[in-house]
Amino acid sequence: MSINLAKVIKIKKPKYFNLKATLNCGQCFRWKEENDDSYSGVVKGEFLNVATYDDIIVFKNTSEKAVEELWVDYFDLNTNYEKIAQDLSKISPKMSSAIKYAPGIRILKQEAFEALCSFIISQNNNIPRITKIISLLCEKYGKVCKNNKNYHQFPTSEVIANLKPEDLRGVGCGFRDVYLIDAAKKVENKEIDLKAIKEMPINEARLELQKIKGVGPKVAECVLLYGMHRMECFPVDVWIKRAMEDLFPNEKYEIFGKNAGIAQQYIYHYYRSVKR
DNA sequence: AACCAGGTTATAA
DNA sequence: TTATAACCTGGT
Repeated sequence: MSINLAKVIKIKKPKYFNLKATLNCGQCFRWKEENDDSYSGVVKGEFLNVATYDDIIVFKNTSEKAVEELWVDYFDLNTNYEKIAQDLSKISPKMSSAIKYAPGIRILKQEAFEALCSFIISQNNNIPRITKIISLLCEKYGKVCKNNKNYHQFPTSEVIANLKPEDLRGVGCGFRDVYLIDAAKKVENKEIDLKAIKEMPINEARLELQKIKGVGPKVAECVLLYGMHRMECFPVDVWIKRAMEDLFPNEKYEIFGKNAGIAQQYIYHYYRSVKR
């Protein structure tokens, strides 16, 4: 028998934060839902188990320092999503009702390289398989976490850059193997500078990411939004395309302004839950 | 057994 | 410049 002596850290939960919706909305693929409705995951080599209750967030198996310096930022807890939702509501009544379907979603601040690989894998693929591929990739090529040896970090670009397509056979990523290796190689040889792209004018950043094989407009947009927190980005997949044609005909995503990225999430969930 | 899945690439008009 | 097939793989 074991007693869980792990330190528990509690902070106040801000309004407009729904952990489950945030982690299941398709922006990330690596958080595991536990039996007690908590979630386990790894960011920047740090393991975390997290859960939310009425008005608190409970962090387990991590440190005070990590909560302050990593997790609050990762979950974007210092941003006022209530304000963002209000501003978006003013744009149109349809957006106002869309927000009601998933008001607690936040855009995570994921690691850029992980987001890049994840969304390369996501192309022409379904979520269960994307999840499985990424999980295998981490187990096979990622180091374990310092604070939990049962969980692996996402592999570094250095490790992936030195793989051969055959090495990725067992991971199940299919034709995307050469894309992953190309992405890692370009990061390693400085052809692609993810930190610089994060700060570039948006159209320049888009083109820069698309120099990587297997990165087109949709994947680039996802990397910018989910891996670089460029909130003005608006990934258009088949569902968003249909939703925009249906709900906002003759409009462009630019009407949603500097927070188009979160608007995209609201629209996606609204459309999929109402129109199935 | 064919078809599909939160796209992109290579080829051809 | 725009259009269309092919793409690994696992599930239905």
